[in-house]
Amino acid sequence: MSHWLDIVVATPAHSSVAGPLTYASESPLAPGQLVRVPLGRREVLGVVWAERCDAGSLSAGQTKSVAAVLDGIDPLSDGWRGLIGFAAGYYQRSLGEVALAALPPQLRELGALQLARRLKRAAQAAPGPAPRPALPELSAQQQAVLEAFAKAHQPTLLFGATGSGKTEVYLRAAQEVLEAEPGAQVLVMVPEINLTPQLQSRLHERFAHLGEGQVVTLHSNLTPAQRLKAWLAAHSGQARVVLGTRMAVLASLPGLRLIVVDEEHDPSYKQQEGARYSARDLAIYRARLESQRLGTVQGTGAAAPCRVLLGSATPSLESWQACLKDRYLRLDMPDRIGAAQGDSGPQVRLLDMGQQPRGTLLAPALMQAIAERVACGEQSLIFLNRRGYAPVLACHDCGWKSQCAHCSAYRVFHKLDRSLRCHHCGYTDPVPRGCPDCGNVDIAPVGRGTEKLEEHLSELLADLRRPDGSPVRVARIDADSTRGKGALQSQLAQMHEGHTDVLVGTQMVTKGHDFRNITLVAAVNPDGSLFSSDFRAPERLFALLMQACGRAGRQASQSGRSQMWVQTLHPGHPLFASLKRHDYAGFAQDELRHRQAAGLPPFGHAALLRAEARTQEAAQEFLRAVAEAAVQAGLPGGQRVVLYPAVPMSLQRLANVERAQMLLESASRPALQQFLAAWQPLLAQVRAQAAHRGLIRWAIDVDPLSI
DNA sequence: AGCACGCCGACT
DNA sequence: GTCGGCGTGCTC
Repeated sequence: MSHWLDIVVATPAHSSVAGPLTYASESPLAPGQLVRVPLGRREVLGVVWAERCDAGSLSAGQTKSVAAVLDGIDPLSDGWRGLIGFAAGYYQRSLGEVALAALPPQLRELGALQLARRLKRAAQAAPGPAPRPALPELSAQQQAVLEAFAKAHQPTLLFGATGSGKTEVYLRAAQEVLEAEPGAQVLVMVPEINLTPQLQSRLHERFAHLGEGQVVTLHSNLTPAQRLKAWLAAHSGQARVVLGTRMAVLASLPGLRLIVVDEEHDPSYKQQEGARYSARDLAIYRARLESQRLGTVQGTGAAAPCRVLLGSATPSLESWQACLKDRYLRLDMPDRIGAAQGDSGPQVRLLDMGQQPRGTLLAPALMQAIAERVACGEQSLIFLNRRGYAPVLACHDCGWKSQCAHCSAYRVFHKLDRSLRCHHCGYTDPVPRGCPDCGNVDIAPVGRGTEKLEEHLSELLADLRRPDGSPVRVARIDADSTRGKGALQSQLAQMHEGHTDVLVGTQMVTKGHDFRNITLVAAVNPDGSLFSSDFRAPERLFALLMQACGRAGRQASQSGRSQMWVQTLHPGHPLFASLKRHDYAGFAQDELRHRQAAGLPPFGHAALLRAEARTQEAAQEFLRAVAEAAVQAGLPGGQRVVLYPAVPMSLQRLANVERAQMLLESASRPALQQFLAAWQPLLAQVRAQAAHRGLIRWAIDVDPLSI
């Protein structure tokens, strides 16, 4: 007796086989079972989605048989499949693409035999009973927050200042869940891999008594073998705590009871390629899904068995608005631990660069302040969001600029290796002797980057001495200086041990590193984000500056003396007024008002349709055609969705591909969803027309970060 | 996406 | 004369 099965395999949304494929099997297989199936002339990994009663429209000759069953691995749960199904539908991708992307890549390559061997080895982890570690004492506000969270039935936003002890709250909340139930699991998410080692050691320390291998990390920098091992540990329930980046939200976690999303406002939670999901939003959905499922199984439905805790000092406006509307519960921790009464953090000083000579890199008053810190043995952090020496190289005679041959962007001048590099496509050349157009040897850098800032500071501080009489040390941390393995760690260590006096860096340095001896932080040129066409730029800038602020004076004794300097041409901008008061709530109120007036998120909902082609005309023509097709077809939800004209993307050409996009807006999320789902087949149809041969690919981005 | 088949330029 | 470029088409 043969069984028909719907099986999902890795096929992209725009191919003609976006849905599950039908295979035959001799034995019945449970939904969620991992299998290997023939596809074309290769064999691929698949997930059984459902059993069906017939082969549908397919004749017997068209269906192939399941090649192998990976029965060493338990079937993936209904909850997991529900999550994948939702993510695929919401973000307009195929089931198979999302499902297979959520599985460790090595699972695709390994045969059943190798896998069995791997599983056997994994099973040998011995639980090591250890004494429970002594717990640090909680502050009054930590105590209060934990008590309120214990009773919460909604997603909860922990709004806590830098240094207020959010991490300890996460640890206690996790501990409570883990000790309440032997099979319970906790997922802790962080925005970047860089931040995992610190949190990882704290988690290990705290939960070592649960036994060996119960805390695992899951992120894209693991080797394939490590990733498989961690995934299996999570899936089998052996791992009680999973610490990971956004990909971890799609991991199989059968006992999931708590999801923590640290720095929930961070843009890294939004995947920027393939299935463009927001891990923070999926965390909220997943918790609700798991809760409902448990509610029905246990018949209680009253308690919320899987909880979410979002944490940030500068929440996303989406989460903030959800709190204002009581959809989320907000818990506040405004005070730094150990800070004096009324100490709200570093003093913010705005430097009006309009008062300085044009092209001033660092105002004299700021230089003076940095020099003072060096003289008394304190550290400074100077932040500039642009790596390299200068963003453009130009010829003043003929007007030549270091344009990238493949992108609509300038190549950045890197002085250290005398190269011109495109930061978008990677195209790199040695710096030419003279101007490639007119031969003029006097080609000069325009603008400034971290390399130049480092050089400039080293020169200006060269004569200065530290308290012990040794010369000043200026260091730089950015994507270039940390290329080698472990380079970031060793550079951070230099800073921690006090070998570095002045640290220059990109936003890399503003994230999470707990430097103890910094009393001055400066933002050199943050103005670009004030009047950006990207509606989220002010929100990002405010978060960045607040975060940078949090790097100064973490040691309570210095907190009162620490300063944050901001060089700007717009000292009167309301964003800076809020920053001076350390007033996120005030900033959010201003910004939400703007968003509401403009119908932008979180008040309106947006999606982008992007098209890539050899020529800009072809890309835009496709967008125009599909918009017209949508109007002609009268798609559901269409009346409530506004389609804007196709425009070139802000980076119009990338690696010789022309890009265009079209914005879709709606006040109603369901209407937008309905519209997109119905649009999908039309897109494929239009794509197939001969007139659109020049199109390379298209993709939908739901809830895009920037438009 | 892979991985075929298929039709035109520079190499043994 | 073949090796190989990537354009078009299919995968239960």
